[in-house]
Amino acid sequence: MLTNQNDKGMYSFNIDKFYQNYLKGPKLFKNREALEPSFIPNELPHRNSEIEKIAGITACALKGDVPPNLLCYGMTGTGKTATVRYISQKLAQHCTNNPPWWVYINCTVVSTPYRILAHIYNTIVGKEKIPATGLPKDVILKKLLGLLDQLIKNSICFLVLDEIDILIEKKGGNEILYNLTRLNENLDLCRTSVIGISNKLKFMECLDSRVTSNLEEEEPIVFHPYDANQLAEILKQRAEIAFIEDVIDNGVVKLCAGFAAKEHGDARKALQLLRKAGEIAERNQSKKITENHVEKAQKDIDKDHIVEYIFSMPLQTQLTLTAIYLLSRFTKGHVITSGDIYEVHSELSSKIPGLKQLSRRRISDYINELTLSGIIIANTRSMGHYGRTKIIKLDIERGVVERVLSQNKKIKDYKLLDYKPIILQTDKVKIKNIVFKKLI
DNA sequence: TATCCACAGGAAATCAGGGTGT
DNA sequence: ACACCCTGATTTCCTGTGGATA
Repeated sequence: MLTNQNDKGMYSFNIDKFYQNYLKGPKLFKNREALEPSFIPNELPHRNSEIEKIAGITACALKGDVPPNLLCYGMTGTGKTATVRYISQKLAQHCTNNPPWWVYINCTVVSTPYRILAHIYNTIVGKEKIPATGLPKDVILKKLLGLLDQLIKNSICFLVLDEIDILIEKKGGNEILYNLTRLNENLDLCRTSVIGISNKLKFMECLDSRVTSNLEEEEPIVFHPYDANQLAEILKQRAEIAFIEDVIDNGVVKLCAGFAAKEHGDARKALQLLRKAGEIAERNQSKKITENHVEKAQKDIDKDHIVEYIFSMPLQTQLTLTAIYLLSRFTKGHVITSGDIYEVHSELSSKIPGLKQLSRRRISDYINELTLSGIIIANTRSMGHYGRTKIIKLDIERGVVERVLSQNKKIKDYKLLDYKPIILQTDKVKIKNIVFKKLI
């Protein structure tokens, strides 16, 4: 065992022994990176028709002509980004002089018009030349145009906008897409081409018509989800690179593929599952990866996601969740409304010195965020004369919430998880709940 | 059937914190 | 020092709403 009993009769983890055993244990991985989403293999199975289409559209870059702007659609893990990166590698191999430039922009990370322009500029010069804020947008655009003409003379610059759908939800999204798709009109020596990658099929509907026509110069390329057999083949190919020979039990790959196929054929998920299973096996000193490890990995991944997500939430969001936690803990069997959450949140934030009390409107946004991330369930319900509100429930184990929240220093220091809100000590919530019980 | 509650959630405004060039 | 820029978080203001109740 890796635990020692100390004088208080409690078990403590022996880290030295753990590391020693770990080092002595069997080695399973040969090249862990092969299971990372960023890894581009030499062959991309089951994406032939997509590769063919994109290769056809971008081929003119080899002769110095400008490829039309292009859109790729498909659910997460259908190989959109991998295919585009694959094409970029191949294109570079076949380009003898003036190979094209590629600038990748992940719109979830770089999500404002200013930052996109700055990111493109900084990527091309290879330095942080443009600060994160400060300059007017049109100045950056002019600088960028100058740079492109100066540095990428007589060549093509591909601008790959990954998760492009994020942009249109933000203000200025249409404007920046319009600018990017029409850069060529203001360039003399360099030519640019935009490749948009989107998870949402419907995102074009929300775009300005001027942008739509610029982006749909070519028929969009749709990436269909992989089926279980295709996923299994992909996994097999990667497993050969990633693991030492014969460490995977029969059935492991199939099981991973099966799990991922249920989730709209997400290859990223399948790879993540296989990697996690390998890690679990290695940690358990197992010589082989078994189906049991995959089952365990599947459970772990779901939990990890949530735990990590809650852990990384800003304090105010965590406080909103704390309010929901306290309400569900102290009002067993009763309904929780957004009004209750607001009140408890206000009480909690007054406990932490220097923290501002937020408005109802803001709490309403936080509740929506928590709902979207699957931590809580919220149902809008009309109570007639008792108004209309959202009825909220935790959608994950209360114990998990408690464990993660207790890791926050402020929540821990001010003992918020054990705090019984004043509103619960009055009859306010109780009375409301009696009324609600009648109605539901 | 009109009323009215307790919100939902959109749009615009504001603020603080990062920066710029002159 | 000053006017100005960009961003992200939040507030303010506002209109809309389902359905039990008077």
